[in-house]
Amino acid sequence: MLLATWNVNSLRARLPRVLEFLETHRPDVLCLQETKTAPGDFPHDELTEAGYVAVDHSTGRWAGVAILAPAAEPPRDVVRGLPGEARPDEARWVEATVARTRVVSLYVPNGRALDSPAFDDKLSFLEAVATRAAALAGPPLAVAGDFNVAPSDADVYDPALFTGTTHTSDDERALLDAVLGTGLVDAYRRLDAVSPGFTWWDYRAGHFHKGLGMRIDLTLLSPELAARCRRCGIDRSFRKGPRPSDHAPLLTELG
DNA sequence: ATGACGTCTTGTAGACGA
Repeated sequence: MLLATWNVNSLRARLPRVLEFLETHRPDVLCLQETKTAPGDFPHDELTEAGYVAVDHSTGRWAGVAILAPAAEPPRDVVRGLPGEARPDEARWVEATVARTRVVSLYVPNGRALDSPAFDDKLSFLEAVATRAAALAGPPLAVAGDFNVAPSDADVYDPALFTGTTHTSDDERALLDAVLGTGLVDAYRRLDAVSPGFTWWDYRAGHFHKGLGMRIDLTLLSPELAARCRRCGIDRSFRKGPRPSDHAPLLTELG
């Protein structure tokens, strides 16, 4: 099984690249974040033409998540929204079952600044993720998406620059550790303890081409899936070319 | 460098992203 996750920063703007991605990799699952689609405005027809079925959680201008799978093995038993999340209107969590694996596509709030009310929402969202992950433990589970947390200093191009900002704080990392404490495994780090594995680069000042990024998009696997994980990597070609997202897709292969 | 870039909007400037 090939499972991919990608923050596309507007599905409308990125649809040509998403179709290109589906054609190139033919994933068995594609988790999308920041679709920014309004309810009823999700491009189901275009994805159907590409051979995929999507289940989406969409509220309009911001956020928005979805899970795509081939029509032959479509997503089933959809759950929209994360129990206990502070802002249920923001469409940051969707679950579905694909081929006996429970799949989550999530988009953790950015948090803006450590002293912002949005940061409290971010922490409570991560807390709710840990609670839900514990409830889902048992069957094969893959929790994939934009966590908006760099798990360690090795996941940031210059940790000193991020002192006092979001994405690297002790509070965020402690809650991400709580999610991992439910038994989930960070697929990328399990296979590669050294490489940065950046998935996001600022659009500005040529950061991508200078290698100045962060690893904030993760695929977390339940233990039996982690044991089957053969490869996990970033396709940087989708951060290049016409109208790229500021995130690159993360691909995880399960044997 | 307090910006840079990209996307969105009962839009054309401001909010948001990370």
